[in-house]
Amino acid sequence: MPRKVRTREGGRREAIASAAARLFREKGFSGTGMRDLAGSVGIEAASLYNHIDSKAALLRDICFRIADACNAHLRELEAAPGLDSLGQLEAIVRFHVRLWIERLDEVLVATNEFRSLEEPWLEHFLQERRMYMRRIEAILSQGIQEGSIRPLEPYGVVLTLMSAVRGIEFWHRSRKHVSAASLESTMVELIVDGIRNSQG
Amino acid sequence: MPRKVRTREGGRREAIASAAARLFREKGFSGTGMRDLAGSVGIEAASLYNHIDSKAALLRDICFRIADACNAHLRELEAAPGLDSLGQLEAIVRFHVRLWIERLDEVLVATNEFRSLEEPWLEHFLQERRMYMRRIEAILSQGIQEGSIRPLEPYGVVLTLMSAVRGIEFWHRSRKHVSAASLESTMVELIVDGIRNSQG
DNA sequence: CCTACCGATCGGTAGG
DNA sequence: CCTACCGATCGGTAGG
Repeated sequence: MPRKVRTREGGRREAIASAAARLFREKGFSGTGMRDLAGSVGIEAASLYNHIDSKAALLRDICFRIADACNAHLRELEAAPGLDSLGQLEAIVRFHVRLWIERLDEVLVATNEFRSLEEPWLEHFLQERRMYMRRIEAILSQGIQEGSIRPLEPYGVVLTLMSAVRGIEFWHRSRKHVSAASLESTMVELIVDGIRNSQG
Repeated sequence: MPRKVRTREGGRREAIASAAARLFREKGFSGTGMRDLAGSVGIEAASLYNHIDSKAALLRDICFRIADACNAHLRELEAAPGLDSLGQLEAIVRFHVRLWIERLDEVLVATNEFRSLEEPWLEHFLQERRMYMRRIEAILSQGIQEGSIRPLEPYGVVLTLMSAVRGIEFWHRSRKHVSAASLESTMVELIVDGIRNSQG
């Protein structure tokens, strides 16, 4: 029942959340005022609090929505049959490329502004990120053991994999020359061929 | 003459600049208060202004010191004889890796907080960065033409090259497992082998 | 959803 | 290098 009644309010809440993601990305969390945010959805600052709990809650929602999306994708992948380590890593890189292309605002806030999270949320977020990186490192180590992946130091490779896609931030401003599909295939080829063992 | 007399003051100024880099990195430019900064060098906020012009000037100095270092390195490289395109790109990647390892605070501030620069400095900074990327893209294009570099879309490759090293940010917190030398060689091998044309 | 307003904190200045 | 202080802005609340 409540679904129909609150349709309008739900729309407003989403508008606030997505304006917050854009502003937090552009000006940072502490550089964004509630009056900026209110203005960008056409109401007064005080009126925001009919839809949201606090500025901190907006940041929390963005960070954990992204963390959840990454974890869900990795869980699916680990359960999927018929993919070897290299195939799994390619899928992870491709997922990240698409996340950065399609949801830049949220991803950048989760990447750059998470430090403004309050405890215990900050610790929780950092722990999830550590675990995520360890799971990818484990896939790498297995691929190295099996011989499908070059015998490089796995931690350094994970760091490189996960940060390489951050260049997409620049692409968003100057999307003149290159299509999303071209960018995706360039990055995936470059990274995946970098880790593939061509000796094998 | 003034060199000797102002030795102490010069030391204080440097202490403020380096504390500012660390705080701007940790808490962001707008998240850092002048009272935080003053406290971290052991004086009152008002006393800072005997040594610096403004908060904005501290940010400006950090951003352009890093931009200047990158431009100077690239200028040397372009003038150096006997390096082919692939060798030049390896040198660029290695330079970036070392910059991120040795001067993390400043590099991260220049990378993440430059948006808080005021005009005309912001525009100036963005222009320098655009030009820097174009010069690297030109080296890549030439390498592709010569056959030493894989025929990938050059703009996407530049984005990937320049962002891949950002993983070093994580390494700084957990420098337990891996040495700086190992990290450097992992990243350089991964990236350089990713762009090398193994067909040739 | 608004007006009116809270105490806290901001970057920076005056004056010594 | 300090105390004292400026006007502006911060996130958020009261009350309707």
